[in-house]
Amino acid sequence: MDTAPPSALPSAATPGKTEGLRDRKRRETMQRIADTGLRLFMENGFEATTLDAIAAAAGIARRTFFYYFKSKEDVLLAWQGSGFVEAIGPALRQEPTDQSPLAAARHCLLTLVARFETKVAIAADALLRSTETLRARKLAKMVDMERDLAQVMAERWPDRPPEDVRMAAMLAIGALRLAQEDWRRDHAAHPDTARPLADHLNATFALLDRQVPPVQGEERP
Amino acid sequence: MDTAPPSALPSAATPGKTEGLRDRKRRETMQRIADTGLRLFMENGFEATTLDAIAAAAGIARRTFFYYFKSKEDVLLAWQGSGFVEAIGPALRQEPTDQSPLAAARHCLLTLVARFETKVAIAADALLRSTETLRARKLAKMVDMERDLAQVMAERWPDRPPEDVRMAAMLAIGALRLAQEDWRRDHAAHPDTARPLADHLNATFALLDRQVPPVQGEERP
DNA sequence: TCCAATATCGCACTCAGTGCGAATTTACGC
DNA sequence: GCGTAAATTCGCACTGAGTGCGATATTGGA
Repeated sequence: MDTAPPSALPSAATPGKTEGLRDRKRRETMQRIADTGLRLFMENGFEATTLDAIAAAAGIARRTFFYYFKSKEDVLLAWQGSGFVEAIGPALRQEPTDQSPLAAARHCLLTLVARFETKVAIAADALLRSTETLRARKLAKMVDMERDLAQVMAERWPDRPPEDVRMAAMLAIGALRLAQEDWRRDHAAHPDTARPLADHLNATFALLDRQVPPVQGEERP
Repeated sequence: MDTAPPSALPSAATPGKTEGLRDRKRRETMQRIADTGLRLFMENGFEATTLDAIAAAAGIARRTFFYYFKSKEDVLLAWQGSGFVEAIGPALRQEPTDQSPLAAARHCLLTLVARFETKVAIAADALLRSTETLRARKLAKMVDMERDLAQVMAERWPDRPPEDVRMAAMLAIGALRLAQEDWRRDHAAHPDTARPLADHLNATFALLDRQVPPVQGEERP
């Protein structure tokens, strides 16, 4: 039914090897659980959907569910932007280093955001707001993204002091979060004429620039 | 045993009235639960401490616990900086408005941080890092602070565009979060010679200024 | 003093998540 | 092919958090 695949299987990935039957089945099962879970969540809500319902609908035993996911929440979390979290590191590695880390982050976030603004991601995001702990865990994921971002930045801009790149990562993810809030509000107020997330992200970064204009060889894209 | 009181009772506060016996007992009971909970958490860890243990040690029935707290997590969350979250709004209202919102936030955070760097707050904070959901919910609380901050800023600097003050609030709380990370790392590495949180907060704001120098009538304190 | 609101409590229940271990399936070297 | 080790699936029983319901006690105020 759905397109974008969740990630992160229990055991470590085997990079070079060709994927055997075992791995394929595992991936398929995990995907099936994730699909089923999201579908049931959308139909009945997150809390009203029991683990047993997911397991039954996915054709596995209750106990097997926990072999693939640590918790019910993790099923939904796996749809967090449908791979956005995992894509951001690699995306930043593609960026040229003749721009500032913040400008690079801005550019690659704009690209990613456009790629991941799908129906499924939007539905999952709405569900992510239905519970206190889910809202909280989404924030935790953004902090994870911030850490990854800072990590990659530190690798690619080794000349810049680490505190600077960490600050840049914080600014970038903070801007992303504010932009997402605006975007959601926009959609709630004008469901038809709402602008894409990328627009809001641009506006938020522009705001950041204004409040805090670029320095030292930073350019605006 | 402890000093700082958790807050937020079930029913709304009665501002002008003198506090009757009923209210006092309620506050006492809630405080006793919070104290007992924190003590047991510190002794045995968060997950190893059951609700029944807290209820028994606090001298109440298991069912009564849920009359005061929504969940076990909330007992610990109530110690979040021991009132820091609630103090930030009022503190910002005291700040003069001839400085920029960000500068004001910086100043009042510096003050608060010094006031709330207590043994209890530190212990509670360590416990808040022992579980994924607790970590996440702490972040959620910081976002709540960000919202409150933006709210008060909007009231007190009505001339500034709301997006600007929200961005300023994001920057301030983001800086607070990074500073707290540094401070914790500092304590982990040099338990004896570690610098106070206020120092790290100063450093982080300085970094923010550098990455993003102040504009438009902003001054450094 | 009586009434209504608040507070305390017990009971039974649902559901998430875990520990243990058995049964099954797959990968892989021989 | 064959056998072994590892990975996967599953059932069962258990703990513990949180809820719904309703009964009882306590308190504030008319």
